[in-house]
Formats: sequence, C-alpha cells, structure tokens
Amino acid sequence: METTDAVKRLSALAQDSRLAVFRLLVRAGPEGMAAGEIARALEITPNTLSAQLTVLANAGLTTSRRDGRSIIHAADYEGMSGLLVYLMEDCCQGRPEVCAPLAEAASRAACCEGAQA
Amino acid sequence: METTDAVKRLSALAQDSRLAVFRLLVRAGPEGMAAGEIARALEITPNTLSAQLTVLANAGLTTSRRDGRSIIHAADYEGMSGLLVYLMEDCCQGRPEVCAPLAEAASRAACCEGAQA
DNA sequence: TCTATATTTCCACATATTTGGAATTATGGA
DNA sequence: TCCATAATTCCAAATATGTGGAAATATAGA
Repeated sequence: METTDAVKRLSALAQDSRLAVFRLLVRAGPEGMAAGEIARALEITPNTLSAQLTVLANAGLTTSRRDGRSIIHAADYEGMSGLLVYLMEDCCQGRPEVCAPLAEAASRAACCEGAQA
Repeated sequence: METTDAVKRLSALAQDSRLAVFRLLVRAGPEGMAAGEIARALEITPNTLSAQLTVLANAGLTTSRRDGRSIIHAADYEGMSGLLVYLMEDCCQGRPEVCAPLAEAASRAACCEGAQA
C-alpha cells in the first residue's frame, strides 16, 4: 500500500464518529448494516452519516450494496489489513527485539484460535 | 485503551509529514534520532517539525530525551501496540472467519522470526 | 561571560474538516 | 400514478489544522 492511501485510511479513522461507525461495522460482521440503522444506533443525522460513510468508503475501509430502499454498509477487512501491515512494515530493520511488542500485540488481538492461519 | 486516545493516535499519524516522521523513527530503532537530524532527513523546517513531534508525543507515539544540545526522539513501540490492539479488538465476535485476514496480516508483518513471542 | 548551535514557543494566515438544513434522487407499495 | 421511506447531494457556517517567520530558551565551548 502507498503512503497516500495509508494517510487516507488513518484520516478516515481519526475522528470520533467515523471511528465509531467503523467499529460498529466491524462488530456487525460481513452482513453489514443499513445506513439508517447505523444512524439510529449512533445518533447521527442521516446526511452527516452519509458524508462519513463516503469518507470511509473512499478510503477503502467499507463497502456498500443496495438492498431495496436501504444501502447496506460493511467493513472492508482487507482494507483494514492493508493498513495494519503498512503500519507494522518497518518495525524491525534487523532488530527483532524492537518489534516484539508489536508482534505480541498482534497475536493477542488474533483472539479466535481458528483464525491463526 | 480508550477511544479518545485511539482517535488522538490516529490523528497524529493521519498526516503526510507526521507519518513520515513516525516511520523514520520506527526505522531508526530504540536509539532514536535528534530533531535536527529528522528535519534534515525529511526537509521540514525545525519549528514545523517541533510542532509535529509535539503532536506525536502527546498522542503517546514517541518519547524524547535531551542529549547535550540535542533532543533525541524515538518511536514508542508500546503506544503503537496499544493502537493496533484497539483496532483489532472487535474483529471477531464469535466469527473466526472474519478476522482471518487481519490475523494473517499480523503474522505476515511479524517479519523477524525471533519476535514471534 | 560571549558566541554558536539546537530546539521550542508565539503568532497569524491559509487551508481543510465537520456539521446540519434544505432540496434531490431512488425504491417499494397502494 | 401518488405517497412514504431511505439515503444522498448541495451549500454554508463554525471549527480545527498545518505551516513558517521571528523571537525566545537551553546547552556547550572558548
């Protein structure tokens, strides 16, 4: 991933309500949630939410599809991975001891056993 | 980590030159770099860099110590870990398949074998 | 103490971001 | 076709952010 994209993704997440939206979608899983549902859950006005979802989508952190009158938004786990990899990328230039805390954090976060590819 | 801190850290990284500074420090390792050295490396004026380093430090992403006339700045790997854990936290609410890409990314990024705690 | 170097603080300007009201577009059902 | 619901677009105002010039502070050495 390019630096430009990383900054875009970080910026998208670097805001209270947008981070809340993203985390809600992460918790919602691959099925996602309708925009209106998200707006009600987080008490954000629909037009503001729409703008925020646009930012997240442009950054490559969410996807959307229409279902009837609703637009269903979902977290883009691949996009998220890309960012995490980018952030950890330079951590150990021949210095294993440096990235130990990061690697440890990553494995701790890999909460569900089955996921340990 | 609290959401407020996460937003602070994301905001700190969500800017071209600040991300460049942080990555340079990550690459520099625990010994860190003098402010002037960073400024020359990235062609940023010293006062601007100073402001940016303040943001990174306040976010808990860098530390600093004086050494003679220089101030040495270093990446705070623990602070970084905290953010990564926070971001991955909610990824698999009983859905192992969801966080698989994230876990995979994390282990791929744990580049140096010795670091696999 | 005086001078040079390293960094920070103060300040102001230019730019970007966040937000919501009002209007608009899209879909489904009667 | 007409209406209600769902979401978006347009626009403008308030706020926040990034930047660098000039001045101030801190340290080392002569």
